[in-house]
Amino acid sequence: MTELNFTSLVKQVIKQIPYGKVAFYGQIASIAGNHRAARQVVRVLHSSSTKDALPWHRVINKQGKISLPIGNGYEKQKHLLQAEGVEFDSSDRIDFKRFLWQPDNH
DNA sequence: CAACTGACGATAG
DNA sequence: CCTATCGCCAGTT
Repeated sequence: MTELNFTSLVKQVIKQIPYGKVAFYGQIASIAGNHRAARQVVRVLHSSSTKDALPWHRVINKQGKISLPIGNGYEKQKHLLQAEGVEFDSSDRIDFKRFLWQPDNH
């Protein structure tokens, strides 16, 4: 373990997302050290979301929307978030002012 | 080793 | 609001 490659770091970051909060790909990548590595975050979720028990449903894109295609996880993720108290507006977007995870801002 | 692939992001039109 | 395009980087093929 210990901090190693960027990928492992991303996993650690995702595990830190608190209940009822969400984070977007670029944010996670930035915290992990590479603000341009949003795509690696995608890969990490694909390869370790289930085996490492990551709260993958708390990861969305910067538009405050779920990136999964409808019919292939979209509704499932939405449901999981709503179960944590996260609300969606009429456009199915999450209000970052209320639900974005802000680690360096209480 | 080269090419391909992504649950992305920003910019331009 | 929408599509198109480029950039970025690691894991796969």
